[in-house]
Amino acid sequence: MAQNAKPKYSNVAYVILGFLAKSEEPLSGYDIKQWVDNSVRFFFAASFGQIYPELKKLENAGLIEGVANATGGRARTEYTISKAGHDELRAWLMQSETRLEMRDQGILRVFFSGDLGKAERLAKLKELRAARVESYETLQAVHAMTRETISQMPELVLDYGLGLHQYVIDWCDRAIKAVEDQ
Amino acid sequence: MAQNAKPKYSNVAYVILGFLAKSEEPLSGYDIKQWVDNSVRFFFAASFGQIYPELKKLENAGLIEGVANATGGRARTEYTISKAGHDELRAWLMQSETRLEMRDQGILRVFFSGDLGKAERLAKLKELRAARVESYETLQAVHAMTRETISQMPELVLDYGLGLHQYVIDWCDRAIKAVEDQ
DNA sequence: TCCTACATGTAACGAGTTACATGATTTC
DNA sequence: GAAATCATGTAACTCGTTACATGTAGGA
Repeated sequence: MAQNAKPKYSNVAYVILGFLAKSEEPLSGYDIKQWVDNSVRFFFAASFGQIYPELKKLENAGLIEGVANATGGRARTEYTISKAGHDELRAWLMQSETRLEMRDQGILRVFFSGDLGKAERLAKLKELRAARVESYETLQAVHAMTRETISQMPELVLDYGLGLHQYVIDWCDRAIKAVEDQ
Repeated sequence: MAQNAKPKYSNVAYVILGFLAKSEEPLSGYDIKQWVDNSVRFFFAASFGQIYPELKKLENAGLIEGVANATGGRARTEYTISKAGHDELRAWLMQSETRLEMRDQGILRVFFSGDLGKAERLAKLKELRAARVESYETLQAVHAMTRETISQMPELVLDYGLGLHQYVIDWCDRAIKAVEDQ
């Protein structure tokens, strides 16, 4: 369906454009970081070290517009997406790239845990499970908090994250059982 | 349970040590790359550009030992893990770090697809589903191929990958339905 | 003869994290 | 008065991919 000309901007740029397009009010870099942490973080994180330089770049390119809006002595620049920004976002959305990259240290350790004894292997699995339960609960809290403020697609995607974690937790339980019954 | 002194080597180093520990025969860099691509790739990829330099580093540190074993004029260096290597692997295995990083461009596009029309949104979801089905089938083929040669833990972990992809595919189906019924 | 697999490596680049630096405002 | 949160930014560093370079061996 879509073309795949290589994109001119980093993925973080499109995350920024995406949130600015979704938001009714203009957002600061700090706001965008909050949104990232409260929604896409589990499948696409972004740090301040990426966001702030990217905002400058997007502004220079005319895809977003920043307006200084300090509160007293506290600096704040609020950004709005431009027509050109919407076009660029749309072009990116239409691309067919669906690459999924994972770097999962927990499961990697489990994979190589043959070198450990049964007890240690079990402990590893329980550790992994606990970590994923923690993520699950964080996600769930965010989900509950933002349920009313977001529209259908993000809602579906948050469910995706929740379900994914639920699957991992269930797998841990099965693996623990399998090792125990060994 | 475990300590968390920061590890001296990159994750790729431990992947190398892990495969050398698991393997009965010595392995070349090329062999290790094959193993990575056929098992851990979906939750921990590694490229030649990482593997070869890391092999040198591990050899200099005495964690592995390389023996030249050319076939005619074709170069080949085969590596074996040393006692020190086993110890280092074990220390890494005992660490509690379970960090999971994902960068999922497909779901990111779906998340921001509110800017698109219903038809385009549906097409995006179907595209994502197709990509994940492809991964699933690759994994399944590998799984079938290696089922006999690997031991319990890797077997369980391959099931993990398969089930994870199955979950994602099922989610795509539900999301497609939700958008269609809208 | 040509293609695929075997085999090893380096260099350039891009992506991303972390630590650091600085300071204001609000809440307890 | 202290701590948390708001707010912006840079620099150093690590990590990882991709492209390039080079060549052999074996099978169609």
